[in-house]
Amino acid sequence: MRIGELAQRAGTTTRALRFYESQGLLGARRSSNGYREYSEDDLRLVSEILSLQAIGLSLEDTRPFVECLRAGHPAGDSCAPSIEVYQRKLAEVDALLDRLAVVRGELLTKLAGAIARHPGTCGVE
Amino acid sequence: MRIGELAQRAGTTTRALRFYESQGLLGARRSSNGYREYSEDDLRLVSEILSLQAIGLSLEDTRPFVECLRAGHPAGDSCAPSIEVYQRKLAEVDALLDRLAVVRGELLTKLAGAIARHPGTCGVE
DNA sequence: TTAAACCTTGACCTCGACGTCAAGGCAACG
DNA sequence: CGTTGCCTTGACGTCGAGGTCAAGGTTTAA
Repeated sequence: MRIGELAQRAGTTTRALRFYESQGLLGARRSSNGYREYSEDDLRLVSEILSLQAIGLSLEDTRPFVECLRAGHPAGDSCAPSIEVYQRKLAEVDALLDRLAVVRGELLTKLAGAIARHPGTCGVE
Repeated sequence: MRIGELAQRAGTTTRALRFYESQGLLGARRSSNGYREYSEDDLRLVSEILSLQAIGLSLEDTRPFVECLRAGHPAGDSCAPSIEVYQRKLAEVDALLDRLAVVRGELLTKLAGAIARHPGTCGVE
């Protein structure tokens, strides 16, 4: 399939696919007229990238998964480097959750204090 | 005081202070040689900006607080627009917390599955 | 006198993941 | 033959909050 169809089926844009290629994440055969030609495997690879991005991984973080798939493994996370990315990302998410809980508490405190000093602006409205 | 001292006392940089000025958040008298001259009130204002940024508000979100202080109110959050920013930000934090909890769950699931299929990479190491 | 340590404006750089536009080639349909 | 709809590469724009020069003026201490 060509780049437009791959983009549509994967749920992304042609620009993103060309960008992935420029980053070495996606390779493409070229047909005689110079058009990029993709396989079903490429669709799976792009889907993997997108679903990893959806859970907060940066493009760079998806690289181990892509290389794992390219190496012939059945899943992108069948390799140790991918698992390490999971672990690092999980730690990052935990840290962020902690920080956000603190921030939320401070926001609540400030909001309560401000409302107390400025009656008349209550609730959402 | 001049910009260097204000930056040091507030715990930021001169570049940041000039940037705030370019955004209309901070005004400065000029002494005869063209140097910016700041008051203790300015220090309080900058401190307010920094502490609001520390709890996740964008610079633009600090504007109502700055304007509230400039209008002569005792605190930056003594005005309704500031309170609305608190409320909006709180909602954003809540949404993010929810999303992160989901993401965390997906990461855990994927990690567990990957480790099950690829024994030998357990724990942090 | 001259160097150090301030200050000024202006302008380009950073990061991530593309968006958007330009200029042009190729294929198929009417 | 023309137009529509693909495709190509290349290059600049976006966003937030400043960082990092460059080139020069001012003040103070040695």
